[in-house]
Amino acid sequence: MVTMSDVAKAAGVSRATVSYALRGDPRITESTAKKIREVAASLHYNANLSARSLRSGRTGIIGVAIFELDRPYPSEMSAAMSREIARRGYQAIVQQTSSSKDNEIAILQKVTSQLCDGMIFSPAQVADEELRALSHGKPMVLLDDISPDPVFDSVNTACEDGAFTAVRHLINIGCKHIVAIGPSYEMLVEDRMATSVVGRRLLGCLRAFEQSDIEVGPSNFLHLPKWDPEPSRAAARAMLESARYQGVDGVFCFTDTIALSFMRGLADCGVRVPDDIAMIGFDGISDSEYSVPSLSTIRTNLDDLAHKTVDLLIRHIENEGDDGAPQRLTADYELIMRESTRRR
Amino acid sequence: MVTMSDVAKAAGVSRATVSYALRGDPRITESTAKKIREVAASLHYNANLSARSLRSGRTGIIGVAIFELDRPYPSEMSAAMSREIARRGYQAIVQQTSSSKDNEIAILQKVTSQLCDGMIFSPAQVADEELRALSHGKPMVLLDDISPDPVFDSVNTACEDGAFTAVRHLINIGCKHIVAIGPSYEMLVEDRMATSVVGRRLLGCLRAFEQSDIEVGPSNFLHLPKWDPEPSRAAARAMLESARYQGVDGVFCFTDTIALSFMRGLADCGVRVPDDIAMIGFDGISDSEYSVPSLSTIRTNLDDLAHKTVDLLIRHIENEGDDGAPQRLTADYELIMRESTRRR
DNA sequence: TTGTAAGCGTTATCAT
DNA sequence: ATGATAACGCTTACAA
Repeated sequence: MVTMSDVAKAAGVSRATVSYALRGDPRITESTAKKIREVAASLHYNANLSARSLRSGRTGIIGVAIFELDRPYPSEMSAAMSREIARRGYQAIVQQTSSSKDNEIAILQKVTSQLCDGMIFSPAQVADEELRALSHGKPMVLLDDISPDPVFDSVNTACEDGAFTAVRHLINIGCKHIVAIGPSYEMLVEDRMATSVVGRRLLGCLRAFEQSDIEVGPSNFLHLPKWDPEPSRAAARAMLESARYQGVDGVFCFTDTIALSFMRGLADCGVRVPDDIAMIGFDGISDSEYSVPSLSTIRTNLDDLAHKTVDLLIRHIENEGDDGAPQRLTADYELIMRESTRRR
Repeated sequence: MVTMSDVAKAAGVSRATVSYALRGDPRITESTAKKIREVAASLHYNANLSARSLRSGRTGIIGVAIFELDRPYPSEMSAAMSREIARRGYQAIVQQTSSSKDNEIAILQKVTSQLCDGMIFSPAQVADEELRALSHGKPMVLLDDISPDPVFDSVNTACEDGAFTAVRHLINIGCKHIVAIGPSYEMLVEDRMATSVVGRRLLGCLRAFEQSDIEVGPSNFLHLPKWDPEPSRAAARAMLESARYQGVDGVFCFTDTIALSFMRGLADCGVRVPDDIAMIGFDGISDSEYSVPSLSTIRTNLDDLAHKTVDLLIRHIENEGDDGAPQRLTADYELIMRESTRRR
């Protein structure tokens, strides 16, 4: 391994001078700096990150911790974050939490908070206050954080407005009996709404129903305990066979992944989309464009989400001194109308 | 920040004792060790990774560098790797190279080789010999490495056998005019085959054609310069409109992502799958199960791939002394028959 | 069985 | 404008 001392020796200067020169400190004359850079390059010198981090506390790395890497939405989101982080001159590392609390804690404690100048985190299990302790004082921006009095800045998807737009679109194309797939009716009844992503999407649905004077009941919601493809596919058959949901002609799935597999479930039963039942999803994953029929959806603009998130975080990293109340931003979204809601 | 000294002071021992105790060195009596662990826990002590890494060269982190995080196959693969790495008691970090050479180099130089005990890398642009220099002597296992004389261990997907199986399956169900979507006919003619993943899949196709005495020509291949959804969808229309490909009744796409969007392209033109054209893909991504029609495919067993890769790597990490010629393993695969190749 | 002390390669604070 | 020289927090011979 070639260290800073080697470079210093080869260039005939001290280690300190090398350190300054390589990081562009104006104290060093351009001529010596240039020479040092050349020597460093010719020796293939690379700064040791551990040493730098130990001494300065900075690494130039931003961590992204995400629940699942193998679902389209989180993976497209991580990719967008990685690109934006790289664009801003940092290195991105991505970690999978698997939505397990132990894992979230381990990741934060053992690597993210230690190796990263800041982190982007989508908390599933760990509460805000706990996060503060785990963050080791490092800046953090949360995604879709729902805690009532936030500790960190956060960037959210447009849950309520997006859901409102989705349901209104179904109403606009003439749907009379609309079902939201994902949430539970109990949640609505118990009024635990504002405190979660699901709840906020539910709120949006309600607003759309109300606006059109549609009375709401259990037959407007189908609860999905786990938002995975297989249960979603099964849910389609279950819905068609259940008396409660007879006459459904419009479905709003709380994620595109649910929607695509639900649509597959409808196909299993010979139900045509959109002719028999119109469908719309949420997220705007790439697959939604290529399904047959293609899926209408509320697309979260991931570039905008990444831009806002990374910008907020880097602002914290670079002006350590700021603060004030935690900010809450919302990512842009758009309604994308495709075949699954196309009516003659 | 609470350091080892704080723990030592609180427990009334020296820093060294704390260090030994916390890492389970048998020299320390169980009673003192227990006490130290308790004190450490109560102070929320966490070892500083930079310091540990600087001193010992070990971090307990394994890096996974992958071309694109937002395509189903690589993201499902990274997820499988992450799970397996965690199962083996290491922490996984994932980085996106975006298939750019600069990026691959930056990632290896600036973080992976520095912070990780070892790395799993899927080289797109950087040659094996270059990698050796960038690896800083850290162990590395490559994925689908195709270099003729390998420097590192590698684990490959079953390109040739998988492609052979796919094409044979199409032949078995009665396809007469089969097209492979992805590779170029020129590659075959120029015999640059064994040197790439594409080439090895092509080899498998050829073997299947030969076995059934099918004569092979340009009309059996449709070149796709970029394996992305949009060009694949467009390729379907182009194929149908081209004189060269009249009468095609079976299509083998070199990836599932190509297959799903190609299938969408066929739907755009009113062509039915499998009735008019049968289709099979390669990879076995989750989406392939939920498309309409569901997609037959050669599924790479990602758990097996991850198991073999991580095992090889950890073996290197933990017995620094081994070596011998680089090993080359192949991940298990299976033919999955679904609707897209179902004939009455 | 435990403590002492010398680094690991940087960065930052002084002097010069 | 540059050079000595302490840290940073941990690991690990070696000494006690």
